[in-house]
Amino acid sequence: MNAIELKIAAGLERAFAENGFAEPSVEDLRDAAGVSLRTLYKYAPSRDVMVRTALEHRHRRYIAHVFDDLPGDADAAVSAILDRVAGWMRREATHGCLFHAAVAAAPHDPTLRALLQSHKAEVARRAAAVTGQAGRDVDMTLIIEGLTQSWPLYGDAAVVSARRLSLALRQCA
Amino acid sequence: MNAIELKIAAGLERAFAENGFAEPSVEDLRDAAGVSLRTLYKYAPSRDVMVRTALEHRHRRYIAHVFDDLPGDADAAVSAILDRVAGWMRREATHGCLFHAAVAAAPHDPTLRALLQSHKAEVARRAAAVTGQAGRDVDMTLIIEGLTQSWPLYGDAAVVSARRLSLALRQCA
DNA sequence: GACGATGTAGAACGATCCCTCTACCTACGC
DNA sequence: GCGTAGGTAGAGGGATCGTTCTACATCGTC
Repeated sequence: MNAIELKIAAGLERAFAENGFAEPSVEDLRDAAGVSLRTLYKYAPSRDVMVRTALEHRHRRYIAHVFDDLPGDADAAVSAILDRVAGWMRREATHGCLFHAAVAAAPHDPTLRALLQSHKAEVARRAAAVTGQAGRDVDMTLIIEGLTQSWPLYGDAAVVSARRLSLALRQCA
Repeated sequence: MNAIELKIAAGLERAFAENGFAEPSVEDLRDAAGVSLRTLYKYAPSRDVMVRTALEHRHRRYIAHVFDDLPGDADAAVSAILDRVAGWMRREATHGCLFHAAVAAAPHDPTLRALLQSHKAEVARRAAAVTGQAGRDVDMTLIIEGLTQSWPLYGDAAVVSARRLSLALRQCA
């Protein structure tokens, strides 16, 4: 992926994150990408591809933001993950999870569903690897999803709650 | 609300739940509502109003489905709530929460945000009243939200996880 | 200094969208 | 028997959409 592809992907991601998947026209996306319409269509030959391009870029950035360079201790790592998810919401995803938004906008698109599925699966896999509790990856996923969805409404109180939940789970289950 | 208003609201809700908020045209919505275009516009004078009509109807049905006639015992009530949320997902919301989908489709619409907020607030208020734990309404909300978001991917394993989380919370916090 | 590759700017097309409007039908109270 | 309220069916306008295409600028390379 060269410089212009990266610039397009980042611009598309930002446009969809800010305005949702229904509203932005291709001309809006062109402005956000900072290239001409011809170049935009060269790298993303249809609006559907633009959506996928944005989501793939989003996935890479999210994974890196949440899981790179975690502390070795399991408890500290879980705590750090929750903090980083909250930080991500605060700075990047004030409108909620971009993958769920994309699928919600086009519920019958199998490609988008597959993208959502593989994104969430990788988050779950990495989170389970950190906690070290095999077979309990759903628990951690549920907490992360709950935090992601609750944060826009409750802010940092949702982080406190997520931390309390993960603590109770490790102590009692 | 007379019979025809109810018919329109139910049809709109079904159309948006099945196809998302971006895809269905007003003609699709007319077909789903089972009335003429003129009558549809009489009761919902714009497409935005059709969205709000659907969400208000959804809210009433969801609240009734999850919270009506709960058992008196707190533990049994929490368990029943989680079962009913899962049942709702299974039968009605296989594409996820309709309110989040609506806001995701139009992130800058303040009316939709207010509808989402008041819907989630009433769910949280009623759930907190059932658990009897004042000041802990965020915990129960986070579990319900996590279950709602995880169900489309994990199915009943998400219910098991939500139940384990609520149990751990009551025993250890 | 010509040239091909790769970019920009934006006009144009056909389709579709939301919404309005006309024309007609049916049920019912007086 | 007739007027009125409230319904259906569907054509049409004006705007916007996604996509394609033409015309021109820029830059590194031979």
